[in-house]
Amino acid sequence: MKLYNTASRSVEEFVPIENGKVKMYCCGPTVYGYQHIGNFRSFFFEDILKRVLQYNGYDVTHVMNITDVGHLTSDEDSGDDKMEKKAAEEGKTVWEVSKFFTDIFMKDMELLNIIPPNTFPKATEYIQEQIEMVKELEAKGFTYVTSDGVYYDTSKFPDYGKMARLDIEGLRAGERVEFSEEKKNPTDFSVWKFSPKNEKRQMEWDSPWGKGFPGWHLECSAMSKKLLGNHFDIHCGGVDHIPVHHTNEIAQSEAANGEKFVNYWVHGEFLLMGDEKMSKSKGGTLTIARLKEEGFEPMHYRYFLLNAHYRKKLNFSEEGLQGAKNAYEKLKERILSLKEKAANENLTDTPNNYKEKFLEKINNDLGITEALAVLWTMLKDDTLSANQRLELAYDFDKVFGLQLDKIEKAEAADDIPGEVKSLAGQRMQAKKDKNFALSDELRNKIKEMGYEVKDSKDGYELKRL
RNA sequence: GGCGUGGUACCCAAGUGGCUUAAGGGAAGAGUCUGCAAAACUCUCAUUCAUCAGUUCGAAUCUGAUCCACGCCUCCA
Repeated sequence: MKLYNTASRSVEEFVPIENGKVKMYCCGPTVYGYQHIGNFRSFFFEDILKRVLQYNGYDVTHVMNITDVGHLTSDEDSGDDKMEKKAAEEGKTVWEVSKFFTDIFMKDMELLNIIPPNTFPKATEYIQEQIEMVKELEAKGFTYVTSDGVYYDTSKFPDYGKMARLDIEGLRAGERVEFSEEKKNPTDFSVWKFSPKNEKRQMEWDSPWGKGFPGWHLECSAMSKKLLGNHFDIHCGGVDHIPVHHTNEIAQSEAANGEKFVNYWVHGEFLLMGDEKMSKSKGGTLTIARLKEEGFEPMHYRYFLLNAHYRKKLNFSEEGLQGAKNAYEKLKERILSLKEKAANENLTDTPNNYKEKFLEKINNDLGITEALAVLWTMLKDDTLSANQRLELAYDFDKVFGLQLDKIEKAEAADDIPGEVKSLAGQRMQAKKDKNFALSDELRNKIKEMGYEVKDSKDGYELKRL
């Protein structure tokens, strides 16, 4: 299969380090707030990547960190700690805040049918590993100490910014770049930060350099090393991580470990809202819970995401989501009717190449939109038996993750209130008596109670609205 | 200011030199069915790919210019 590698800025053939196995690390959430649907676009893309790897027969070890250490509101080592700030606002401990938002995150991941990573390491549970890495960097001469922390000297790392193709001179000339007096280079960053002298932090640890907390790029380097090794296959995240976060991870890991860090860097694009990036600072973020309030199920959002390639910006709109909802509901109907047909049908096997087409699409840098087109075309192909189509749909769904195999008749008869059922029965009788005025009246009554009556050849069907 | 990405139908979007006389979905319209609806099914829906030049036997796809939008350089998926 082929994947776009940010490091080479080109689509490359994927070759794992160890035959048949893939180790991948994905940057996870910071748990001082709700993850919005834009954040989930990234986790969704990583899920698709993992599913495609698995579909190709790879044994995937997937790690996603939980950033529960508060970072500062600025990358320039100033500002408030977001975690501590949130805790103060809520009158809770930072640990409570972290747990609260982690739990919600996990729940949303499940609702979106994202396969859980093998491990969800928390930054606070790997403090020792992070300290070890700073020690290693210090021993190798990559660090220096200032009044507020231990810093990484990026001028010591020859290839600094190579993946991101950073123009260091350009950064220096930039209008918006300011940097602290004590930093030797504008791109230097802290690997260990000292606790402020005059205040007690809720999260702080002893270290050889004094009480404090780890720098915010360090956890990924330290935890991936511990869980996946010095050198592994794939590292994912949002495109915003390219210039700073991932650039610094490479610098730390390769300097400390003395070997190549990651083979394939894969980044997902943003979800936009009103042509602008959806972000907390710009307001107007939406959560899975909020979508539910608006009548959209997590699967509707998942289907929505399936409509765009992961490296393209995707504009979120209610209209777009509604379109995805309609499409997904139709897809469900189609699966249901195939299930009925399949039950009483002779097993036949018509030769076809849909699976090959599907594989070709997903293996071409996760061509999920085209793969979805293959699904639709296949479902409409009458030369295939219902059984064949169902089988293929379930097979493709290993990648789509739309829970097609879980689709049942919308309403089991028991769930419908007796009164609604009785009204529906009366309507049927009225219809038989050709009393259409009464029949329509009853249908409206049922509708008011939240159900829709659909007539079929041999009766009727009730569906919740 | 520096760096980068993208502009394809009413909407979301594939496609990145000939197999495409531009996928798929949504919306819309027409028809079949129906007492009427709904659902389902069938059909229709871009001679055109922001604009203008150019390269080529051939361009949505390559080159240049222009216009527009967005992202990164600030924690951010």
